[in-house]
Amino acid sequence: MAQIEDFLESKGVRPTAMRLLVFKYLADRQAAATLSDVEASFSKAERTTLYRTLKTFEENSIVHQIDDGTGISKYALCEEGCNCDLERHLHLHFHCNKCDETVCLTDYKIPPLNLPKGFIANDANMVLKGICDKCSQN
Amino acid sequence: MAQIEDFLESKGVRPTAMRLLVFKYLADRQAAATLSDVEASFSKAERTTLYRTLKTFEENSIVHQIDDGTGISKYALCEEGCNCDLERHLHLHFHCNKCDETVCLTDYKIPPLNLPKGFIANDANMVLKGICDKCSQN
DNA sequence: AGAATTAATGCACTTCCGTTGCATACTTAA
DNA sequence: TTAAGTATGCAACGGAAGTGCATTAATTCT
Ligand SMILES: [Mn+2]
Ligand SMILES: [Mn+2]
Ligand SMILES: [Zn+2]
Ligand SMILES: [Zn+2]
Repeated sequence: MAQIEDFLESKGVRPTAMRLLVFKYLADRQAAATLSDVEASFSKAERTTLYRTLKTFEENSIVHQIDDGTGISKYALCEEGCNCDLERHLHLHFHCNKCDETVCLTDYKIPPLNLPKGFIANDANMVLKGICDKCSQN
Repeated sequence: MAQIEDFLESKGVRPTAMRLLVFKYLADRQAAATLSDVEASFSKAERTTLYRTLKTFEENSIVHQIDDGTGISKYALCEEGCNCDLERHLHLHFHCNKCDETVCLTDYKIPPLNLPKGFIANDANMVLKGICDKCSQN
């Protein structure tokens, strides 16, 4: 927990009790979390506080927001040393239609593409949908 | 207009006046349209009717819904002979951060990818973000 | 044609998620 | 210890998607 504290501080985020808990919660998860997920795990805490915690994390490159096409924002910890702004760090996300979980495939980068003349991309989102590893082995 | 009528019928959709107009509206556009866009163009028509028109079109493979990450669903006509269910028909979408328009890059398909063991994809969404051709030439 | 059936439209209302305003509590720095 | 800055709690708002139901229009059947 002291490590988390140091980590948050290194990112310029004050390590409040709530923030430490939310960070730990995200670290202990394999799948990306929605605000509702977080909310459900901390019934004592306020929605808004958790919302702002996630936003703060996002602004300071502690988590990245994931749009998996469900219409609900999800959040997952960034990779170590990740700068979410740089295209080269962009990885795939996989949304399972069975368990409804979304995971980062951090080792699978979005492939570079040639675009039509005049189109200049500086960001990308790629989500694959289907059956995840957990669900496919049953 | 008679052609549109025949086309809708060939897709199993009854060609009502409203549907003909909405189809024409989409056909005359280059960029994908939100429900609000359609609404704004037909101030006399009801939101719900337009909403259901788009849904009907989508269910009958006349349009496809696009999730470009803005959080607002957009719709564009399907390519001729398109079966939206088949992965091979999936194409890229490009969202311009300047003019805020999203266009189909129908000739640019989502590249096939090797996924980690156990992951089985049957659908995909890929959106590139940046400056579109129109906006980059000014 | 006229009645019965089915489909489309209009209107009101709801739900869900994200977001903001503002008062209070807490923390840090002078 | 006082002042300034930051985080939290509570309430309310907003946009977009979606639903229920009555009304109107189009089809089908007799
Ligand atoms: Mn990720
Ligand atoms: Mn498209
Ligand atoms: Zn799964
Ligand atoms: Zn543009």
